[in-house]
Amino acid sequence: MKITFWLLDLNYEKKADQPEIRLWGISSSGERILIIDRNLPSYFYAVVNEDTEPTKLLEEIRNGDFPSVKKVEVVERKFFGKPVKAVKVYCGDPDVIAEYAKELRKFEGVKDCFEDDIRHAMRYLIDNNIQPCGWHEVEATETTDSPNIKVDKLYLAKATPKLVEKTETPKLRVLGFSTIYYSQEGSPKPERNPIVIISTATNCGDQEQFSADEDRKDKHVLEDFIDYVQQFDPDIIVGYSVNGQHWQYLQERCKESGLHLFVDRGQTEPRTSVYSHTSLTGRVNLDLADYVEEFQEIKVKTLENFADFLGVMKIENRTIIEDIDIAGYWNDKAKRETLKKFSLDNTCCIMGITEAVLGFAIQLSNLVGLPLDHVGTAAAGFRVEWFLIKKTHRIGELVPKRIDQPYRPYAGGLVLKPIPGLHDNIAALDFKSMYPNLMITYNLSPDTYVSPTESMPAGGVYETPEVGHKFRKEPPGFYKEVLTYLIKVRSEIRAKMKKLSPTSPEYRVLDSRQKAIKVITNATYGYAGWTGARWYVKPVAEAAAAYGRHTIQSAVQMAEKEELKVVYGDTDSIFLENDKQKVEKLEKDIMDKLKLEIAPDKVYTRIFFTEAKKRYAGLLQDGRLDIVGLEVVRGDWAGIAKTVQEKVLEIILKEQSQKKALEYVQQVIRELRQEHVPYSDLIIWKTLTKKAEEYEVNASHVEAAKMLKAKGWEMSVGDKIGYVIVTGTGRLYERVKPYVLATYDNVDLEYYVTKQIIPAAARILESFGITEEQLLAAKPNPKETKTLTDFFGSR
DNA sequence: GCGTTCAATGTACCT
DNA sequence: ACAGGTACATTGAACGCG
Repeated sequence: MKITFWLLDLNYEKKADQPEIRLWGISSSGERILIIDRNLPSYFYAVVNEDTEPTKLLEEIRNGDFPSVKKVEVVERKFFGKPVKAVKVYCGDPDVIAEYAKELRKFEGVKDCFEDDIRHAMRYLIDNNIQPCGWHEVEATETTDSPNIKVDKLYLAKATPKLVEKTETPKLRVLGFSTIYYSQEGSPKPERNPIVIISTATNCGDQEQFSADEDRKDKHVLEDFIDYVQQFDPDIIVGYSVNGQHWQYLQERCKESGLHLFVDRGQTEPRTSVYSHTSLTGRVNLDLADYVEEFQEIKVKTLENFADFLGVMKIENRTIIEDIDIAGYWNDKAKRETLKKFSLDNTCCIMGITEAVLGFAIQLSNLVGLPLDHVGTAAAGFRVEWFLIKKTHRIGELVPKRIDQPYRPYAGGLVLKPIPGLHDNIAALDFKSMYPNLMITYNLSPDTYVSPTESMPAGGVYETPEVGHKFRKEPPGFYKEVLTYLIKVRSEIRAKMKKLSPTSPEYRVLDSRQKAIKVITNATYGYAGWTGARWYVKPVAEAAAAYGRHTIQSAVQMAEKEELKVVYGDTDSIFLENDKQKVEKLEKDIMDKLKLEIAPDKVYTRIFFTEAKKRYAGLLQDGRLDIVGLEVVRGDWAGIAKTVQEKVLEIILKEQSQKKALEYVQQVIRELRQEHVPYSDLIIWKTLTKKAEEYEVNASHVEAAKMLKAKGWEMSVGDKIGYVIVTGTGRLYERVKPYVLATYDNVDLEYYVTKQIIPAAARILESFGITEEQLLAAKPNPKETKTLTDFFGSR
């Protein structure tokens, strides 16, 4: 019979020496199904030396000690665009591929072996053009032989599934969960600390909480949770930091209690798989922590901040319980309910965020070709790479091995010096997807690069300015094809967005989706220059950057010829006088001459630059401030300094009153000294980028991390450390305390005056002749001065 | 011995 | 574990100075 299904997950398995691919899906009638396909591609390539007769090699392989080889054939392939002859070696058993390839590399006449490093499930997807999160049709027979398989129907494929055009997503069952562990002091450790609460919620509206009330052991909590998961039978299980953290914790606790953490559809426990994600057979394990990275605006990437940013659950409307306080809340019967509420709220955050990002994750998975549970954990470079592998397979380009390449830097984008001070009516023009379009226009690609030792191709070459790299004009490289496709998809999404209100949730999702596509599109340039890339070709990236510099320089010259004053520019943008007619003419001229689209990205009623590049603030036409690079948008400045700088910018840009700005700063300083500034506005956050012992110089956040560690809190690379500066003597790093261990009385308020508020304010006001001394000096009688409320009104 | 200078270190940002 | 370009704070050794 013919089955139409949407591919949720897949895995490779070998049952009784029979290798098979298991396709977990949802049928068009809504059944959860498993399709077993025993017909899977299984081969690798041995590329033959130029002076070797490939047929000779065929014989040697046939006569060699390779019992699993089913077939060998000579094929024509390409490697970095150059034709090569290879022997394609088919193996009955996929698991021998790596070993056989290793053997064959030692054979005389074999230059190298390829594609022995492609995982079997990915091989299956690529060769059969099967897409995760996509619909397919398959001829299959139903079987009943399903030990331990939890599906509505089980099928054996009679043929290879075929992709069908159908864009909608089936109704998926989603279960979110979050946990609370009990630890008297320090980070909870599974070998000693129990789980006290597991909160779940589903997209069918059910909420459940399993807790260790009345001295119930966490064994029962886990049992109830496992039963509940199996009963609800979700397609997707979602959590926050579940990969490498919570799943492992639950699993350890299960082991401790003699339980099996069977929450999948195949009676197996969670396993750690590629890109260190946790895999659940037949279900998608989704970790929202992988998606928070897409949101640059979120500085401290907690679940609470993620939900707050998306508007799922505002922080001001809830009680946040810090890790350090959890045990206290649990111990106190009166506060325990608050802890439970906190836990349930976290799960609600998870469900809300899922609603906002799942559609995006599904699209990304489908676009890149990585299964939904891998695509989030895969770094940008790997997402690009899988997308490329799908495309190159179709054009006979062999997938290069990943090899260690020496790092050699090259020149990047050009940044213009800003004209400091205030400017009125400035347009910021952007080249649209500049690097990708340059790569398309000049056919920059790993398979079109012509090295200096090579002869001139028949169709001629593009020669790069400054660096002089050469690229064949014909035929088109695979970057050109890939980038053209990505740009097309993005423009379709943007067209859809135009029909929506910018405040609608759908708009926000589409916006982050198109941003992500943009990131991936732009990442193709970065990918080309990444030493870890399979198709690492430095000249491709270097050429794109050189064309980019050439482009922006030309644009500036053309603008100046139009007598448009350019006040700033960075890589692919120029900021200039917004003379409508002249700007429109310039856009057209640039299009004609440079063959690249440039368009106004933003128009500033007024914009402010310091002497520094990459830092400015502008007043947009709708009255909003657009602040770039300055302390306001940095995560490593105290909230109070950021607030002050933002208000100063607002006063300067909107009212142009230096006096009012000065008075405002002085007023905040007074309020701070009277301890009227909330403690949370004094916390400074910095990332621990390596292990504490590995730092060469003493640093504040490292000291804070060490103090937490001494109290039993595990500190790992990538953690954001929140600290305050406390009173005392000596170096700054000697006056640091983690914010959870300090109190307001310890805080050195003068540090916040002289090293936070004043520098942040002076950054702006020094342009107007106001010095740090002036900001600090002048202590008028409080009775004569305005209060903060006078400046901005009361809420 | 103590303040000043300056390269190095470290982090976060921009496109 | 996508690139290079940039700003800025702090550290700590070198330097200057009786």
